[in-house]
Order: sequence, then C-alpha cells, then structure tokens
Amino acid sequence: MTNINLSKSEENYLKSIFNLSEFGNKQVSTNSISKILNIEPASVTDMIKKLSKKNLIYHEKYKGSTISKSGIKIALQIIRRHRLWEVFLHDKLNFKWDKIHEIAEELEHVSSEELIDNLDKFLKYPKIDPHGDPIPNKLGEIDFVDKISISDLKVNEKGIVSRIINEDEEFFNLLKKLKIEIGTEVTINDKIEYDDSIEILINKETVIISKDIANNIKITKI
Amino acid sequence: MTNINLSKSEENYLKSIFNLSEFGNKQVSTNSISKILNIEPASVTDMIKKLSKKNLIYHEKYKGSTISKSGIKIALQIIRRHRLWEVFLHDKLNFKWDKIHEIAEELEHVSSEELIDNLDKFLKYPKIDPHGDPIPNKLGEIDFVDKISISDLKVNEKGIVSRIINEDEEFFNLLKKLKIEIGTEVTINDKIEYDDSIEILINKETVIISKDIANNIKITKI
DNA sequence: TATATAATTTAGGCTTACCTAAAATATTTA
DNA sequence: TAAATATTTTAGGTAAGCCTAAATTATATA
Repeated sequence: MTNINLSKSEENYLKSIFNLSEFGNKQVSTNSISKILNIEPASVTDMIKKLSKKNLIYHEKYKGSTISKSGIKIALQIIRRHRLWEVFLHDKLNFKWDKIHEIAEELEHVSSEELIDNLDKFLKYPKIDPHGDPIPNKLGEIDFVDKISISDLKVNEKGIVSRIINEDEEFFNLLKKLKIEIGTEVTINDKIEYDDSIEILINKETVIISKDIANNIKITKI
Repeated sequence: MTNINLSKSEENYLKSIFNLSEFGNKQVSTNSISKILNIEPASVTDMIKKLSKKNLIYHEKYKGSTISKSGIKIALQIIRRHRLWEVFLHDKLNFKWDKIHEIAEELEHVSSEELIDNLDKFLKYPKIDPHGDPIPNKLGEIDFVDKISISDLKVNEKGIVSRIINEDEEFFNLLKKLKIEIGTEVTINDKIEYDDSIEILINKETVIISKDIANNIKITKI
C-alpha cells in the first residue's frame, strides 16, 4: 500500500472531487470544485495539474476531471478519518450533532494509520457517523448509501430516517423540533401539489415539511 | 481572552521558546531554537521577527529572545493540548508510552477550545500526562514540576519517579527492562565515582545506571 | 451558425516558511 | 586586547497554495 503523503490542501481537493464524482462515476468540473472549496477556479486548475501529475485524478483540458482508482482509495481513507472523528466527538465528547463537522475537518488531516485504527477499535468499529453516513473500513469498503429521500416516497409509504444531508445548525434545530432523528419512522400522509410540500406522520404526530426539507432527509423504505 | 490564531509553525516556535526559557525566566538563543526545531538559524531569525511583531516574544538583536506574558499564556495552552492528547492516546487508544509524542505533535495544532475542554472532561481532568509532565488547566495554571533527578540524590536517599524526560523508544524499553515507571520508589545504594554511575534499589532489585540515564528520570524526594 | 456568455486556463503576483551564502556582531582564546 | 571563531542577521531565492486579470475554449442563444 503506497501511502503517499498528501498535504492538507491536496487531501481536501481529493475529498471534494471524490464527493462530486459520485463514487468516481462522474466527471467533475473545475467550477464545481471551486464552489465547494471556496477557492478561485484559477487556483483549482493549479491543483488539478498537481493531482494529475500524481495520478490521483485524470484531467482533460477544458473538459473536466475524473478521480483515479488510487485517488478513490485515498479519498475513502480521508472520509473514514473524518467520520470516525465525528463519532468520537459526538459519542464521547458530547458535541452536538451540528458542531462536529468543523472540528472533524481539522482532525481528519492528522495522518497516522495506527491512530485511526486504534480510534476505530476504541469506538467499537462503528458503521455510520452521527449524520447517518457510512464509515469506510480499513480497506476502504463502505456500505450502500440510501439514495431516496422523504420526497421520493408516495402517499402511505413508510421509511426509516437513515441520513441527514444538511449539516447546518438551523437544520439540526429544525429536526429536533420535528423530533426527527436517525432511526425515526416516517409515513407519508399526503403530498400537497400547490408547493410540493409533504404531510408526514412521525410518532403519531402530523407535520408538514417543505420539499427542500424532505430532500435533505434520506430514508430506507420499509 | 484575545485568542490570536497562530499557524502551526508559529505555535511550534512559541512552544520551543517557552520550553527553552524555563518558564519565561531565561533568554533564548537563536541557535538553540534552531537546534530544537531543526530549522536553519536564518529562518529562525525570520520567525523571531514575526513573533516579536505580534508581541509574543521580545527580541534584542544579536542577543536573544524572551517570551512575553501573552506568549507564555499561548504556549501553555499548546502544551495543555499536547499533554491531554497524550493522555487520550495512551489511556484510551492504548498507544505505547513512546509512540504518543509524535501523534500529539499533530493533534495539538487543532485549535478548538471547546474540543480541548470536552476532551479534558472526558479524560476526567488529568493532572499529568503519561510521561509524568503536569497538564496546565484551562487557565494555564500548572503544577510544580520536580526538578531533581535520580542523580541529585545522595546515598541512602529515596524518591518516587515522577517524570521521564527522554521520550525515545530505546529509553522506554530500557525503563521497562529496569521496571522503572512513574510512581516507582527508588533508593540510592551507591554512587560510583569512576564514571558517576549510580547503584539503585528498585523493588528489592539492585541495578547500576549511568549518570545520563539518572539525569533523565525526575523524582520527588521522600 | 455566428455571436454572446460561461467555463477554464495562462500569466504574473503575493505570502508563508523555509533555504544558502555572505555580512555583521559577539565571544573566546592566545 | 587583538585575532580567531562562533553566533546571528541580512540578502536573495524557492515551493506551496492562494490571488486577479487576461486569454482561450466550450456552450448557449438568437
């Protein structure tokens, strides 16, 4: 396992490219990377050249970038670190769900394989992080991710909340108010055509949520 | 509490200058910083100028540097982070005593006050790290540190091992072999004039250690 | 399909944190 | 105390990772 040592910047680019590529299946535009990382497109081009030279991505001028096999491997390790730290921050240090992302962004760049493996063991090999995102194992293997959200269900269908996409504090507070968390059972009562909002049943209570909110809550259909 | 955000480099310099200054009481030479950090003296001069401008140290050209009140405050926080992480790595992740320093060097630069305070709580507010070094509290207050080592004891005097200065793996293994750890009671049997080595009694066993080894083991006289 | 617009890249610049070589100052020693 | 040596600083340079402005290419639109 040739573990090249990447800089914090390189790691962040690689992670973003991986996330944008939907598991390496899509070409990623320079602009989209620029937006996610808040870095000017010209600078993104610089880094793309650098990562290309290291064979972590492939790049076609003016077309876009594709992440390579070895790029994916590394990206999954960074994601593993990030999510394990999130579990630690949430479960052991009692951080609120919406505070952990920022700190994990820093911790994920501390690159000691032994550290991460020992942390994994200490946390008893968790399968998902506090947002419901699956944690890759040491080999980079990762569980299937639910791709449907509440808005994809039809009336009378049911699901279990599995992942929360939006990680902002306001969204966190909203979910708390709605008593929605990972594992909550949700039934679709009605879909309101006027604005696509959805009436759902949670713990015997009925609430109406907007389409945008529904899109941010992934579920496993039951 | 004006918490300036320092770079990793700035933090490392400040920590080194603090350590060399013996709690801010001594002037520190450019060369000594250079040696500790493995950075050329000319580069050290650059950084000294930078830290001076931020009033974290005072510097007299060609003479040396002194750490300021605010510099000490920050240095103590960095040391606090480092030592708390060491406790975590040792006690929770089961890292060996001699492996923790390197990883803590990275973790200490993740600068979230909340993170460190929550970690402190999680670890139940430890007073010393695995090497026996005292951990500053949130306010930067720190316990008195034992300044005498085994070599400072006279024949028939006793002490309890309180700190291990040398953090190398070989030293760790040596101590293991000698059955010396923090809390071990040591009695001086004899001091050998020929090469200043010392015969000591540990758990009813007699061993001879060199002056250098004795210097690296701090004790509390009893 | 020609043109306007959007996306991307190139060119040139900046800051941080390092470097080497040479100059300036301090300290040691003869 | 003068000369030799050691320490420190200055001067000029480099790579990483960003920037803006301008040029190039791709895409959308009329």
